[in-house]
Amino acid sequence: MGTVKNKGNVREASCQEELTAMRDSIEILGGKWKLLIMRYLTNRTAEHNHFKKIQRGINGISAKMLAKELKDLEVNMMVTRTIQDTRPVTVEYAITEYGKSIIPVTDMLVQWGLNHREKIKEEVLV
Amino acid sequence: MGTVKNKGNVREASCQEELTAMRDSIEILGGKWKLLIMRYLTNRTAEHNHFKKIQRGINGISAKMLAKELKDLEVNMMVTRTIQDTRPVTVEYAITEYGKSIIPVTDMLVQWGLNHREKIKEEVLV
DNA sequence: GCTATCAGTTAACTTCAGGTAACTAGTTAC
DNA sequence: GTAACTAGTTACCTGAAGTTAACTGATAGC
Repeated sequence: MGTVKNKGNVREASCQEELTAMRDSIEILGGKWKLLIMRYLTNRTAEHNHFKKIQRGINGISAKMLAKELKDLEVNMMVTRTIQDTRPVTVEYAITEYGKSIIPVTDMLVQWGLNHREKIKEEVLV
Repeated sequence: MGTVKNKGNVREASCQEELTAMRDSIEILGGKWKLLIMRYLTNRTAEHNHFKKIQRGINGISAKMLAKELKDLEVNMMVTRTIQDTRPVTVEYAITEYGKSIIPVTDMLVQWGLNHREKIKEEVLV
């Protein structure tokens, strides 16, 4: 630092740190389904987060993808998986306390998406 | 509403709307690079947002991908592309006013990513 | 003339995310 | 015995994402 001529603006190092942090987030939450699953789970109480119910609730997701994405989320401590002693066996997925930390993110993405629809409508009219 | 027995919690219809809105957001901002590019652009002043500089600033992105992603972002009104009358020709990319609406999202993803690193460290120690 | 810059494009290729469909296994109801 | 429910798994396949490297065309410096 100090005498280094910074030709950009802002501190170069911290920018790279920011990008690295975002890469981490994208790696864990990226893809077509993970944020949708997280959002779905935040909107339900645990008793309604059975595998089949989630699959029915998220339009278009296959059993294979749902199983895979839930595993990934479990590994990253975002959701818990609990086998219920019912007949037939049901499995309950629940968002963890830590997983709740992405609620603000999904909130914003929902708002942004809604707003974007409006924006597109305006563009068409103008 | 009213007499309809809602076996989940929360209103079913609005949940689907939320997921649809999130699908829109993910479609426009998803993938490995778009949010990184947006973040990079918000951290710079326009004069420093030349193609080569962006490529050097975002570690690992190829010219092909950068060109493609910038085109996508331009189509969605997130960035502008301005050819500068310099020698050799330079092209300036800038985030639009509308594009700035995702800054809160990238802010959160940066914070979440930083926090996640700390969380992982804790988990290793415990 | 040779080399380097910028801003890409193109081709040829590999990798991976995701889709489809059939299948397992345990249990219940008909 | 067969159909249906649960919660997945497995194999196969496709298309998109992404990589590498060579190339264009305009300009400038040596």
